[in-house]
Amino acid sequence: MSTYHHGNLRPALVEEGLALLAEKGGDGFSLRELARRVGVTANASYRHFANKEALMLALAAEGFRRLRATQEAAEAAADSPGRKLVAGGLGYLRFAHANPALFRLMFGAQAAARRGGENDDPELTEASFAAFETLRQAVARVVDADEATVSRTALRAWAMVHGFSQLLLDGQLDHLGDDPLAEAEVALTDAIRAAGPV
Amino acid sequence: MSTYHHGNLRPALVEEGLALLAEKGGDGFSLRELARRVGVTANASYRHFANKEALMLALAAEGFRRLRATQEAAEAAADSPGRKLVAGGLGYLRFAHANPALFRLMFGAQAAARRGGENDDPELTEASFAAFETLRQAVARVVDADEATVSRTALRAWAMVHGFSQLLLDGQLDHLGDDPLAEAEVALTDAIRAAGPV
DNA sequence: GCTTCATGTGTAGGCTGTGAACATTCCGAA
DNA sequence: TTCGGAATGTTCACAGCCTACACATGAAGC
Repeated sequence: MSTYHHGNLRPALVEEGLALLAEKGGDGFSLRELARRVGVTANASYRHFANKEALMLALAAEGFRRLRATQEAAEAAADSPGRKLVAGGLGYLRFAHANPALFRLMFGAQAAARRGGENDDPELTEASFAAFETLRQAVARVVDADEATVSRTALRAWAMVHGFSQLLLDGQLDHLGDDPLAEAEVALTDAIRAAGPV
Repeated sequence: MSTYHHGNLRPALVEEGLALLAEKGGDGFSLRELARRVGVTANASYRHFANKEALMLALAAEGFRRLRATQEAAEAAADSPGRKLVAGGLGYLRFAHANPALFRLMFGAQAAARRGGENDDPELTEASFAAFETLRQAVARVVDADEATVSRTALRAWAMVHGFSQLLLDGQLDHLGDDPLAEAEVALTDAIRAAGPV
């Protein structure tokens, strides 16, 4: 066989892993099925990840990187600090809506890792921190106050955005109409506008 | 054997299931281990629940009932509408903090059930609706406006409370100090006071 | 007292994650 | 060019999981 070595297995596992996660959800995600799809033996992944959880952590970290990219792209498309803040929040919301299983994994995995003794996957921690920092800076450009106040405001905004995202993808907003995402978008926009001195 | 029939298996499974969930988390929850603890064969639970997911749904529903009870108890202990609202929110937050795995299950399970074709476990839907209704009424006692405004405000408050709860139990607030729950409590209290015309 | 039905048991199958030994390929040094 | 490790995949093995099916047991009503 010319392709005894896959040659690119680790990134391939991550990429296809994200797809499999989107299809099957967090439960129902199987290492063996992932290996099957990538065209490799089940145990091959153990050369690149210590175990299933380590692979999931890598998926979560990649998720945080993409979330940050989404936020930044959304902000870049807006033309005033106030609008950038709103755009970033909406980007966050839409990312959650478009990647429910990944979003849940991202925020669940970190907690699980922490509880699991190893209190920090550095890659994951850094990626998630960067995502929050993006939001914090967007707030800083709007509120113009001492750093403590900015941080408090950013935290509040984050909780709001995160809360709407979570409720949306948990189906908790379905009763609002037949386009829950749209409903969440206007509710979130109003909330940010009302809260921040925009 | 005098006790071939357990006699009280279903409630026993739910009760011990909540304990097992708290110990092992959502992953790591095993039907077999639960049965072992209750002192019964693994398959006995299939007389009371169609499958593992149905049992988890029952746990989630019970979780919503207890969440609501917690909220109401907290509100009852406060003495003004404004304080009741804050107290209810803090009750929600503390419930999440005290029951992380259950809380995650509650909000994740409903989404999963919906996606899984059966678009509604009525018991679960009703229990979760009741929990929100408690919050909505607390808001109504404070804002004094038309119903649409009340609902919008309640939704916003819910997102805020839920967001802080989720961030807290995902360990995302750990960097704020060595008592994240306390930090979350003051942040949430401030946020509610600042938002609502209390 | 016998029947009937709810409830719990026994057995079995196919899936999962993962450890250990083995095979294959690649890459750098002699 | 050849050779010897180091990476990387494979094979075999095992325990635990969910669950389907047939069976055993006990309680409740005729």
